[in-house]
Amino acid sequence: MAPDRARGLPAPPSSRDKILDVAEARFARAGFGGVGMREVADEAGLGKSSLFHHFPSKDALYFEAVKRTLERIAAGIEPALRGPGSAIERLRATSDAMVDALAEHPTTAPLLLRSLFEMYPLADDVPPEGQAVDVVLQRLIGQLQGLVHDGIASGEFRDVSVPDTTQTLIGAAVFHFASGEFGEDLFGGASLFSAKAVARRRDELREFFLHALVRHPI
Amino acid sequence: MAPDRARGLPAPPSSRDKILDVAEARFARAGFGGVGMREVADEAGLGKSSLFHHFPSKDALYFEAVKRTLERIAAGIEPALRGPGSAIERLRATSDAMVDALAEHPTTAPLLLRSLFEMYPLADDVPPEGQAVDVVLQRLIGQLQGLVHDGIASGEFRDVSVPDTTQTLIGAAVFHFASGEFGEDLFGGASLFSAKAVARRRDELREFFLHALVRHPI
DNA sequence: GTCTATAGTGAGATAGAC
DNA sequence: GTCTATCTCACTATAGAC
Repeated sequence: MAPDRARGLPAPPSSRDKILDVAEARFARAGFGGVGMREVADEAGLGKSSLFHHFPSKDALYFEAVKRTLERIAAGIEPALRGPGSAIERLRATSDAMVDALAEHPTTAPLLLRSLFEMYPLADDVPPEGQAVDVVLQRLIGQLQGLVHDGIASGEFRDVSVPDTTQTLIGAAVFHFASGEFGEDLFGGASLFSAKAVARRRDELREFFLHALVRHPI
Repeated sequence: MAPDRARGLPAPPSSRDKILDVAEARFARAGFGGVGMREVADEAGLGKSSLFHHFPSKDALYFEAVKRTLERIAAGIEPALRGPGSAIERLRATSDAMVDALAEHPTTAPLLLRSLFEMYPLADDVPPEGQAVDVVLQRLIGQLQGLVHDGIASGEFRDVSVPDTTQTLIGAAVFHFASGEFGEDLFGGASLFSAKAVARRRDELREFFLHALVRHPI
């Protein structure tokens, strides 16, 4: 579309992208009900009405932000999930990819966690944008379950419950990077997103999962 | 106070307790911003103004509900955390106690998860009720870190990062019971809180943790 | 595509009778 | 301790000029 993109020039951020950036950060921190359209507009440097020009409703904005985050995560970890190699090798790569995807932006994990455990900003009807979120989520979870299943079938993993183990892997991976101030306190106030902290988390989580699942750990 | 309590008669639930029950359920599902004082009052069978007679503000109600939940959890798992025996035995007991405490009410885990990762319903000032929540939380987390530390010091556990492992244990334990519809979908629509599902979760999580941490798994 | 102005609704919170 | 009535304010969303 924009010819400048092909020449490697820095793409000027559209208002739409700016709005989504702000919305992603605010919704991640305060949840759907805790964010007003006015504050999003202010931080994006627009009038409140301009916001409704780009997104027809607050619901649409929320789900669009969640969808963008989920697709970034999926792009990061699906290659590892579907990769070649044994289940052990795929588990290794997937754990590392999960950590890297969740550590990319501080807003990613909180927003993912919210989309996993509150799925209903409005109690009644789910708009079409919400269904698109579900599609990406179901695909990811299915592949994660498949990995656990394959490891059991090949005898590489212990004979665990596939859905229980899936829940455990998700909770262990996502919570850490969603834990905000609480997590930082645990690490003496240090950021969870520094290169050093991320590298340590990557190693710790991978070894934790491997020891927990692999039948004959070395 | 009430002399009837000493005779074992069923204690009539006070309006205050009724309000807290309703608030706990609603805040767990929808978060601070997603709940209105009117709906709480309606479901508790009171007028909105009566609610403000019992709790001076929405913030106070929220933190009081969170505090009550946290204290119930602490009462359930602190005996296991502080119990006698080796680190392995304490980890076993603690994992089981965590599952039982989180499975007691469907609202417990979501509300705990929220208190862990959003700690700030209002961005600016933290009311005194919020600090009481922090005290309980810090005590619990400290004991959990202590357990991991003891296991490493005694050589029972691998040489893991204590804060990272603490985060992993919390995430793995709490997320499952907070995952609501998402989790039920994973288990083919079955409730996460049936006796059978809880028993399986207890076994799976305990074995997962033991294999992940114990130096020479059997 | 952005703005000003405003409609219309519901929120949290208070006053004061009973 | 509960109620009715009300205040004030912020919210989502829309209309229409530029």
